[in-house]
Amino acid sequence: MSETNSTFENLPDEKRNRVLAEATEEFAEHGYHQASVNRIVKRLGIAKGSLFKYFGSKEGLFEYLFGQAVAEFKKPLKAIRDSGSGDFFERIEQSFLASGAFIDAHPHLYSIYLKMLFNESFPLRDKFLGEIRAAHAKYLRRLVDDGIASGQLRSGLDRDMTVYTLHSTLDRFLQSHALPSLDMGIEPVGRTIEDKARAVADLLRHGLGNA
Amino acid sequence: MSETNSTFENLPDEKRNRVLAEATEEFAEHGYHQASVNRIVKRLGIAKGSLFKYFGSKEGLFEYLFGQAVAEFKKPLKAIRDSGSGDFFERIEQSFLASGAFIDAHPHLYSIYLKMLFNESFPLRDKFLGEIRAAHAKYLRRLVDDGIASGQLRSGLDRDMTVYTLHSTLDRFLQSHALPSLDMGIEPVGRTIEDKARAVADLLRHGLGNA
Amino acid sequence: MSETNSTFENLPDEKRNRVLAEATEEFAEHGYHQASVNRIVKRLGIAKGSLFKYFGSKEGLFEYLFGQAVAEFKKPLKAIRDSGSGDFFERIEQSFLASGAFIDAHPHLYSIYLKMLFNESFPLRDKFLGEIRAAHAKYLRRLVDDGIASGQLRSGLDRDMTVYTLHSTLDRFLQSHALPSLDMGIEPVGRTIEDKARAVADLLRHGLGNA
Amino acid sequence: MSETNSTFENLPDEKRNRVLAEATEEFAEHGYHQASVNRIVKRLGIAKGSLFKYFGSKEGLFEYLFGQAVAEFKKPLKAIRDSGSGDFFERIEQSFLASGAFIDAHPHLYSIYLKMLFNESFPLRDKFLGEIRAAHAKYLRRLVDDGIASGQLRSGLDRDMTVYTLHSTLDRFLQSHALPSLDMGIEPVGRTIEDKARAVADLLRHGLGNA
DNA sequence: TATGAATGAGCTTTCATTCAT
DNA sequence: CATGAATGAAAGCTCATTCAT
Repeated sequence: MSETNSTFENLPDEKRNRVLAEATEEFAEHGYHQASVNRIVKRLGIAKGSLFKYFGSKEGLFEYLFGQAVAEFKKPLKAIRDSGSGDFFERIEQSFLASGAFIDAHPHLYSIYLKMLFNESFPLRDKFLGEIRAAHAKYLRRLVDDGIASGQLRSGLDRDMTVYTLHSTLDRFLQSHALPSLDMGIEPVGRTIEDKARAVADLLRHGLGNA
Repeated sequence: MSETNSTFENLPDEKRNRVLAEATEEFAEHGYHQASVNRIVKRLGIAKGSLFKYFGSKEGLFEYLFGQAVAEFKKPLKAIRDSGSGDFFERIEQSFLASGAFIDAHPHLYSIYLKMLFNESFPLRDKFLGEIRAAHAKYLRRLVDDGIASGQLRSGLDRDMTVYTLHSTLDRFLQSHALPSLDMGIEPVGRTIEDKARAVADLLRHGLGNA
Repeated sequence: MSETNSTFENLPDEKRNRVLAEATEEFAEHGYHQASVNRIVKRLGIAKGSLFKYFGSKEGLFEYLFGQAVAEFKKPLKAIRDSGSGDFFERIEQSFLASGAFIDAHPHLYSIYLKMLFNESFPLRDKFLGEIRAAHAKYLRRLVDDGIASGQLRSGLDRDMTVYTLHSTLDRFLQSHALPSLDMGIEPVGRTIEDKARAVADLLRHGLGNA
Repeated sequence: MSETNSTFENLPDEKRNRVLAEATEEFAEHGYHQASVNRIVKRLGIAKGSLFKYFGSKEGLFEYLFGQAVAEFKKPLKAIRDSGSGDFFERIEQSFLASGAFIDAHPHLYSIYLKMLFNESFPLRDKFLGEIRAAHAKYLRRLVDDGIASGQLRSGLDRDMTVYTLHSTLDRFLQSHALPSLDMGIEPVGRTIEDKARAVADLLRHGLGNA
């Protein structure tokens, strides 16, 4: 099913990783269209033709690279899903921390993801975003179901709206974790990711209202 | 500070507005780099040289155009700030609805804003986003102060974190309002903006927890 | 109907002609695919972008250029069709001489035509060749009709086969006129085009047989 | 003179033939420059380096391949030359049919020959075409000599011009046999090769004129 | 001997910008 | 002022050829 590119996949691990790393950085810095294959090969010190041998086209390179990334994106979720904690809000907090750790480990991938979110011209955008969203939805839905069943969530909550609310809230907190400079004037200074995770969990648990 | 361009500003209103409107649409559709000056002048039916006379460069055009837009962005906030309602969460809900209405009225501006958020290569990005954030921060800070003073917000809330939480939450709900297709698998179908506004306000008021 | 390229058509005559002449020579020397836009602009001393402004693409340039040429191709035919001579074979001889003169006047165009004949990958090949063939067929058909009506052609001749025979014979003699070096060992040395025209007319009139 | 390549010549017959057959097809489809060594080795399933080991270069491959072909081209002539018929025009008709049969048996070789005729950039074009022409000239010259000696050809015919006429006429009829689609509007539909052979022989015997 | 990864000059095309008219 | 022809660097991509394994 996968049109694996044997030339590239037969490369020594080290080189293969360098190629993907440099290309990922280029896409992260410039987005898809503004990324330059010329710059990538210059960074790598390889011939232009080689990259096209490996991936066929700039688009092929991006698809390969981000396709691998999507699989990575899903991993943090699984880790939490299988964790034992029974408390709904604790699991949310753990999810948030795990995602934050993933972003810190793969900042370029997350940067590409964010550019893709609002830039419609990325190749295979719908497919990739759809996959990621579907994984998140499935994961959160299970959490919500558990939370409702165990009575930890308020009665009367609409299941769909709750999944949506959870996703939106977590997602935006992660955005600001990845690009703190964005929150000029808003991002509270000197807070660790743990502070933020607690704030999110707190908001979701109690809201901001007084009783 | 701004090198006001007398040539452009002396144009008839109608033409001036058409120029800005078409350029805005082009930037909204394609982002900054992928936007094409060629296409803009073709849409407008004017000479390419004219656009460069008016704005000096592509970057100059964007700065002028988005500079105007930033002023627009701030308007919905003011409308609410001066509204009479005394209930904190009601004012939040109103803010959300007002912002939603603004987005519906100026979809191209909001689209540029979203692209700019995660694309570091927009010219004057830091300045523009900073201005917008500062306005939001100032506005939300006053709301929070009022809410704390009137005892409508939980005691013990950290002021900075609360502003941050409010902003993040509202912001992400507005993102999904502007690009609903993004929420594949997550966005609940058939909900109106009013439903979402209520969901946001509700989340912020009570949280999701049971007591 | 014609997508006339105003930029190019507004150029000074001299420049327009030089552009077409150099491009024609390039296509004549190298065929379509092997022709190089780089070489053309270098020969012309103009910027690469200019040629693309004028014609949109390499293919656009070729279509424009050869489209003009096809109109030229048809002219020699008309001159003869309207000539007064009543003798069928004399008119054939005149046709041959007129076509030969055209080839001598536009050797590059004829060279392109010949390359196109046997190289299926020229753009718009079918359209162009179809036009030329149709013009020839119409012209020869009228000659044959006249020749049959006036009794100058053998009775019992099949009209279609006769048109085909005439066309093939004239065509091949013209090929060898354009590329005499091809006829190594066959092309008789020291013969003028008039000699050949007479030979063709003679063959068609009497054949080679003895009574 | 020829740097016979022992590596290739020592290959098993089957493989050698496949290599030549696929390469011939590629050159026939695309001409010399547009033919792709990449495609050839992909079709063959062999390594690219092997082809270069065998033939040194793309040009070397073509020379080897078409050099073999030239020998083939000459065969049909010999078959007729040694045939017994005494009638000149009958022998011409037989020659035409034999050549037609050869073309049908080796369409790719003839296709290369036709592309080469008008495309000056084929390697060794002059040598190859010269050889073929010389063989034809020699063959036709003998036919013409016999025809004159036996009184079957009109007295007063110029020997050189007659050879030239014969060659041109036969050649063009064969061209249209190989690429009938070229004769749009001219090629008579529904005629067999035998019809055409008769038409050629007829033209040459009697001409088209009335007495 | 066979392999196929690596090469890099060359290709067509785009585009913001300039400037003579 | 408005015009739009001219510019040329840079883009994505191809391909015959080489050479270490």
